[in-house]
Amino acid sequence: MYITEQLPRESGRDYALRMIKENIIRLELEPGSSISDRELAVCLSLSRTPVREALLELAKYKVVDIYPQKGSVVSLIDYELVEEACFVRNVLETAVVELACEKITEALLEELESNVKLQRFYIQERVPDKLMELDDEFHRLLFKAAGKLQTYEMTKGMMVHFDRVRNMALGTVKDRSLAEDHQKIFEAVRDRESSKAKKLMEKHLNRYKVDEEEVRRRYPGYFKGPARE
Amino acid sequence: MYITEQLPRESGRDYALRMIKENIIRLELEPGSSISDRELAVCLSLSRTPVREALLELAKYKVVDIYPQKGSVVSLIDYELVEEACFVRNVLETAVVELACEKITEALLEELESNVKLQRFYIQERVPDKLMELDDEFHRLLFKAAGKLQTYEMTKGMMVHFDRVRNMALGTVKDRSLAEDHQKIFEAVRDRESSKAKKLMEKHLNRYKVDEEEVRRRYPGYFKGPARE
DNA sequence: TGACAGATAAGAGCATTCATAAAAGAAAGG
DNA sequence: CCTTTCTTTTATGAATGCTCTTATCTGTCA
Repeated sequence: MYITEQLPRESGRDYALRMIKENIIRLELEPGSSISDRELAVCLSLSRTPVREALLELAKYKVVDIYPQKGSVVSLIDYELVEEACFVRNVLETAVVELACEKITEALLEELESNVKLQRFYIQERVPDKLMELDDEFHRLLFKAAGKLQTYEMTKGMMVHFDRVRNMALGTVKDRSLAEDHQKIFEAVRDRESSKAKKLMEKHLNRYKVDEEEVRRRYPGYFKGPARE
Repeated sequence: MYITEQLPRESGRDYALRMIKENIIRLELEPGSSISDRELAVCLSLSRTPVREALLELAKYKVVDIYPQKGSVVSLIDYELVEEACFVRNVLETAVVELACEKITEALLEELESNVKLQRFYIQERVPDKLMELDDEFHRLLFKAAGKLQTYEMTKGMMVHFDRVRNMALGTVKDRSLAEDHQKIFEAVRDRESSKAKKLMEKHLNRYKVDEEEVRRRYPGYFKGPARE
């Protein structure tokens, strides 16, 4: 299990949540594998309480399944939930990018621009981890610009399903195209062209779609239920 | 504080969450008033642990503010968050009702219809509590029909902000118009007329809007920050 | 040999205790 | 009399221990 140290002002609960989530997304904790609060508490040098609270949180989003008196498992990938996360993201982000065109401030425009620049840098340097982080941050900045940060926070739980599959498809997603999209979206927002920004965002989000069949082939046993007809 | 008894198979945590949420929406726990897990634990005949977990959940949605080692308060009404809840609801529900037109099953159509009929009944009998419940259920059924139940669950936390203000404006909201909207939306979904359903939903959701200024006048001191210019 | 009942084990949920930090109040000094 | 500092109180957060539920295993009886 991949573990980094607890941040200075981070509570045990947040630390546990961050670690468990990250390991699930990175597939260090495999879909279908069982996890217990006791084990995790030892790994993270915490007591069961904060770990349990983190697991409960993840269970709310069906990222882990808790079977009372039997045990808990990292949920198998439910493609219905992956698509639901995708749906929420599409619907909300296209609305948000339009709003951002109206409401964004100069300060946030600058933050967006430097984010896009950094993405170009890390593409040259080939640091995919850093790129993913910047990608998330780009989208978060748009929510912030639209005055909808709470909405962004709310969706994060569901996005685990999406991020996990995205991680499984690494290599098929083209970082360069994503970054170019970001550049164009930034320009549209800067120029306050809301309908253009919306169209660009729709196109952009479609790029994240991964080929379900291919991922299923590569990771058999990680999926819940059969492929649909 | 308004307290009902713990349901048969309900965990202490869920019970605490349900009670605290209900009391916040009903304004039994006033915006700005301080609450401690200890007091609530006594009121609900529970220990601090499940109560604390419920408060943590509410804090995630900024419904309560926890100041470590200082105390917790029921959050003042932040109209930014009320409008954000409204925004999320509008954006998601219009998308969902369109999807529901494509995907709804016969069984769910029947559930929707009997829900609408019950609404008519309770309007005649004048039972506003029951009506609010049926209203929520109507919208939940649409999410279910669209295969987006997880999305509905996700938004519930944010909707507390919205429900609380809606409760403050009781009397200004016209139950009869809402129920008539539901009837029309049901018919559009049944007839698979997605664009009509979407328009009806937009109109319908606008009815929930309450006059901020009026509520501010009626409940001064419950609000965070000044009215915007 | 199969089925049912009782024992045993394991885990979730809750209660209680302990640690820590911040604020309020009391006491002392200027 | 006001200000500053130290103590006490009270809050959240974490840790540990206990209980109750449920699943599984084993033994006995038909």
